[in-house]
Amino acid sequence: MSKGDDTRQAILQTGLDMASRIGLEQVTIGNLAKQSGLSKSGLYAHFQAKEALQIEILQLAGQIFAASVLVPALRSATGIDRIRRVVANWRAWNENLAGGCVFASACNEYKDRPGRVRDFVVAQQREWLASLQRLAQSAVDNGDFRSDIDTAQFAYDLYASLLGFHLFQNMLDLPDANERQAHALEQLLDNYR
Amino acid sequence: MSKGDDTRQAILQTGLDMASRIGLEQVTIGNLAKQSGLSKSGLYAHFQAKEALQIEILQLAGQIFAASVLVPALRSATGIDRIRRVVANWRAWNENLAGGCVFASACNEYKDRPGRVRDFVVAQQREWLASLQRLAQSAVDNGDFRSDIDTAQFAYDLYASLLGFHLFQNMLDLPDANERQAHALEQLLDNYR
DNA sequence: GCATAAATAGTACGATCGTTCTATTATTCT
DNA sequence: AGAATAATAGAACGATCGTACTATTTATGC
Repeated sequence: MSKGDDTRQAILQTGLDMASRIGLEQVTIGNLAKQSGLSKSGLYAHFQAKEALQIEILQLAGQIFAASVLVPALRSATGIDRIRRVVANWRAWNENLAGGCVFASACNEYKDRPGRVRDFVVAQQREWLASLQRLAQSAVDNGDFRSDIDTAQFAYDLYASLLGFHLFQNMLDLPDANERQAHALEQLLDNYR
Repeated sequence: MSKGDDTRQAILQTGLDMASRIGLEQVTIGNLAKQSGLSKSGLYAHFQAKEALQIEILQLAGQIFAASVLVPALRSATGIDRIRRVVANWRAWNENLAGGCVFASACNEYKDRPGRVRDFVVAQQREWLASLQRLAQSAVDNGDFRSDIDTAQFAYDLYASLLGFHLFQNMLDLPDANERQAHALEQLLDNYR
């Protein structure tokens, strides 16, 4: 009951690493098995289909993301400061994964590929947008933001800013990605104050 | 000298369509041949490698993008109005391609896949960022923007906003993507005035 | 209209894909 | 320790990948 679960978890962790680098769809059973030191069939037995493997990788990513980005910020700060912490953790999440945010990649990969994986990605992203809206609302309640702001617009603005960071950092290797995003964030916060 | 070129161009156009929907890496020789009504080898003879095909698809996309997004705006307006037109054309470009911006997909696909294709994508994106900076400088020269603005920051902000649009529109199917981006744009323009 | 050249089809290659099946090891429980 | 069970390996499947080679068809230039 123990050994198998350990292996399974190790597979998912390795798979997440690969997915962040080469994309979820490119995490092939053979590749992942070799990387995990297992045979194809040995690995495959843990999941009954590639789809299940992909979704479990995304679930693991979601757990790590929530635990490392959102939860610490919710515990340690409120209002605008909480938002700043979320963003700092968000950027760190992006830099800790070898190949950048796995969700950003997954969004592009499954844009037009219907199925359970796409549905899962969309649901995750919608949830995250809702979390961003709650952050804005919390800043309103805290008195940091004006009370007449559009929290959905805030979620859009903030998410977009991080997508820009992802592009600058992971694709274009621009050394000023952090500064650019920091500037954008402060301007954004000012706009809602 | 004529028939072959026509076929070649038709292949590239079909390939661009497919790339926008399923990603450039998923435009397979077999798929593209079937979609184009050719045999695998018949299609393959036009290019000597898949890499060449991919780059030519990106080149075609770049030509269409420049001709439909940038050039008309440069001809018909100046300053802030020119920027507004670029953005409108940019959004239209995204909506006219069946599966959304092919460059956004390519960026995520080739993030960590070294080679000629990646180099080409990076160069294209750098060029586009430079164009955005020139737009900002032109708005400064026009008196629409303050003279002390950071044009590179403007390029970041504007590009990020469009990435948000791409996410909302093509992945999440959110009906307010256009409004969100329009709001973000006006706020962005205000910030630089 | 015919020779020449260009364009396309056909076939085959080794590799890898996801998946299934049956064997063979390791681990766990009593 | 031995029986029961879980975990892994091995081999094979049809399909498809990119690529190479040789035929055959189609268009072009005189």
